[in-house]
Amino acid sequence: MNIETIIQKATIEAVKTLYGAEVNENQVQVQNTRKEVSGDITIVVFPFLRLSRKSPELTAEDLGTYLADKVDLVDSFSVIKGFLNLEISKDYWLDVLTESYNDKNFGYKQTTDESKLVMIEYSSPNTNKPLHLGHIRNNLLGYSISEIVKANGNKVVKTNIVNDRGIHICKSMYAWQQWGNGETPETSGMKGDHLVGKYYVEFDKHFKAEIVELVESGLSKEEAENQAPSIIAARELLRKWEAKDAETVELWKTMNTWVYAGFDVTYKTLGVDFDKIYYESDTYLIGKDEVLRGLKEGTFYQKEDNSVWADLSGDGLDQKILLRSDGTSVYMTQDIGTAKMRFNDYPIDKMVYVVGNEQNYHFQVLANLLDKLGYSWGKDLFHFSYGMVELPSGKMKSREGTVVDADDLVEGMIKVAREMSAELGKLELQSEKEAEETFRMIALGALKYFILKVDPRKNMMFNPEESIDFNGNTGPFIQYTYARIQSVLRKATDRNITIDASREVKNLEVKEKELLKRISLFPAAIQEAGENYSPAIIANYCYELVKEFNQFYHDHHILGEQDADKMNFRLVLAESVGKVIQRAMSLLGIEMPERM
RNA sequence: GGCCCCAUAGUUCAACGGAUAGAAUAGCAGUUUCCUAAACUGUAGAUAUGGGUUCGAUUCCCGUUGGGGCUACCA
Repeated sequence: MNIETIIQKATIEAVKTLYGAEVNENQVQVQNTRKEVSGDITIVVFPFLRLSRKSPELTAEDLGTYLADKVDLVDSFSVIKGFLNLEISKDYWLDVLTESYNDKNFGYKQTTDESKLVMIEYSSPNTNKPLHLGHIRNNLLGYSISEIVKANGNKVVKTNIVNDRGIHICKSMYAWQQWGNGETPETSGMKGDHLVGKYYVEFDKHFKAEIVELVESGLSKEEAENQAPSIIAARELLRKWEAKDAETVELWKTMNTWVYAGFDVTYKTLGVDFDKIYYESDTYLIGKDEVLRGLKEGTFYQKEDNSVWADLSGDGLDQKILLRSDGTSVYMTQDIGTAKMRFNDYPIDKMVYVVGNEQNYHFQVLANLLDKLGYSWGKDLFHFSYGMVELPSGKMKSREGTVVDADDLVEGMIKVAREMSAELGKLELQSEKEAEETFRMIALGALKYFILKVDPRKNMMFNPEESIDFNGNTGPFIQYTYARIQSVLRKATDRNITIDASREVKNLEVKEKELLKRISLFPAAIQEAGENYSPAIIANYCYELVKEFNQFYHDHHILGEQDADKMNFRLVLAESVGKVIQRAMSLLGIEMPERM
């Protein structure tokens, strides 16, 4: 049991004994004592004034006396206004050190037979264009959340629903047919997803030109958008695809294969993976069946043009189309089918969708529709809604080419890492091959940390011009600290110093205790991150620990220490910090270089 | 028009309703005989606006202003 919980329970007891009143856990605010103030754990006593009918100071005095007396771990206390600051005994902090040093799973909860099965959907790309910065945030969040949910003792199935069919693919297909001259990834030397994306842009170019022409000839913009020859051709391809026209399906397969090969490279670079991949081409028919069932049962209704709709106005939502007038299915139809298929495949306790907040409405509607179709789990779907990545120039639009390409971005950052290392004269530390691997780790560490350290729910600003910092509150800063710890440990080994974690410790210095306090918070950070679905909490935790360590490291020359016991203790401490950093960062999918 | 989200130093981000609103960057001023200076230390700088709720509000509620999203027979 961690110290906060112990203090909280003891305080509830204290209030009961002293004032004869019951208080619940929410009323007992236990927090870490501010650094400027002496003490380790602070209790806010304002909520108890009503019960004690005394001043804040006297109330705190009462509680402090009681706790110091009854709780072994509380050595002493001090009172500042309505804040009761408790001094926790040395033994507690040393126990934390022993645990973090010896327990490989320090901070993680193990899965058991009772563990919940959480399915987490993320990435979910369209197969008509390469991944961009927005997808990067999605992928990094999805992967990290999966790791965090796992660390909280759940079973996790990472899943990806590939939007491999639909009008968008048909646009690329049509453009390739028209203007591609048989170009392939092999003949062009382009990565498959980039090649297909090129034709998506090509389509839009022609489409826009046609609209301009039609509008000039007197049509309204809306009419023009519906009558442009290229969109009619794309729709025809979609219809043929759904009718299983051999030639169309063949082209579709070919182009998707190119795209998958490209995606695989990008996923590998980003270090994300999946346990189960679904394809909409497999699930949309199930969704269609479900919609038709709903129509038959009177849940949905059909318009004169044969399109099928749901009327959700009774639930504060709108009319929603589920099947087009030509009978083809839309995004929502597919999501219904995918959900059904998943719940058939797995005993899912909780379904999490990692999808941008622009789709908040979509998921409200989806949950509502599944509920109407009679699925009890419909209401329990959790949309992990993250904010958009904004550029200084505004929103990214792939059709207009104003996107930051994922592959280009990573490549550019590796280049920056390489140049920066050369500039700092770090290249001699390792062989060329190892160095290249380190640059990769640093570049990805910078990118991942930059994106994951911000509250996922909020929109964030990303300026590719300024690239990403390698100094300050960044991934490389944390990696660098880790590398220095490893360096100290290597040097200790070189000098034949053995590290003994069981040796007795006489006294704790302030900075040492500060570090132990930080380490002790790791399990709580993981839990909080899990409850809030927020990698940012882990990033923040890790940064505080690292900063604390850097100050310590600067002030205390571990290997220059004369007292052998003290040196040993500090080595144990350093190694422990390194382990915690490594575990924390692995929850963000960030690798730690041994040297940099 | 309707619905939803956001607003904190020059900039990018923090702050379960709790102590003097924290960091990082950019600026200025310093620290390398010493385990990696991608480090450390000092300095200056912010809650858009008007009300309300209470012991206490950046946080909760209402209004105003400014920004973003959704409101597709796109996905």
